[in-house]
Amino acid sequence: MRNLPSLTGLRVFEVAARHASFKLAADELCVTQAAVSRQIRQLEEDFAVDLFLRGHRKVSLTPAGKKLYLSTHNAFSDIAKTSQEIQSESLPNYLNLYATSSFSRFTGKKRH
Amino acid sequence: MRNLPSLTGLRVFEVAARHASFKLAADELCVTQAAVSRQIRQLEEDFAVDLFLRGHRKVSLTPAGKKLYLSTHNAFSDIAKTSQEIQSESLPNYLNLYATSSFSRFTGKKRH
DNA sequence: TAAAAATACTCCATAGGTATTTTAT
DNA sequence: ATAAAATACCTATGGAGTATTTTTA
Repeated sequence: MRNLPSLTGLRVFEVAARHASFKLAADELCVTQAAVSRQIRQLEEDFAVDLFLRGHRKVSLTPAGKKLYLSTHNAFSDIAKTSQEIQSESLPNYLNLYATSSFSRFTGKKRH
Repeated sequence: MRNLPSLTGLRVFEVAARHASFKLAADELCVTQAAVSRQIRQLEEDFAVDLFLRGHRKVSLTPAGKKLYLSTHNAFSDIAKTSQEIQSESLPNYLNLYATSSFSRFTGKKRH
């Protein structure tokens, strides 16, 4: 659990792997292609393992890269989903309280 | 998938939630208690949701916090496991190649 | 030869440290 | 009264931009 690699790097990796392109990943992440290239190279150095095979006009995943992609894709998807839920629950909870309270009708008071 | 919250924050959160203590989390992460406190407050502001209930000498998770803990704990555990595997595979692979290559014995050449 | 990726800088935002105050029992 | 969390202020590291070079089909 400790000694996790750079989470920023993993995030960039996941996007690059999904697009099979550093350029497209850069577009999605709203950063430059250079930033993506550096993040991934750094990751490869930290792991001491190649994650991509560099080809003409596209990159492809090595076996290690494929493995890491499955893992990071699921992990980040799950975190994104949970984050969404947490954020969207906070408003409904408030509205529930408001809707079920007879006090508000009774007094005519409105919250904000 | 986009609009992920701060991954650094989530990492700090997972450790703090596991220990139910910002101080112990700081120790595990080799940072100060102040750093942990700020990361978590930032997350709570980003989500606009409380994640911890602050008590005397310990903190505890809110329902949203519990939900986020399950998600982040699993996500980071999986990433850590996969990272370990990728790294540990690279050495055996290399040694296999080296060991099974008669060429190396033949010529006496050693890779770096 | 043309596109995508790698590299060499420079800069800045954000993560972290120190010192101190606040909180809760 | 005391231990943990919050806050204020400052520093520094690493992530990002621009410009350029290298790679490969």
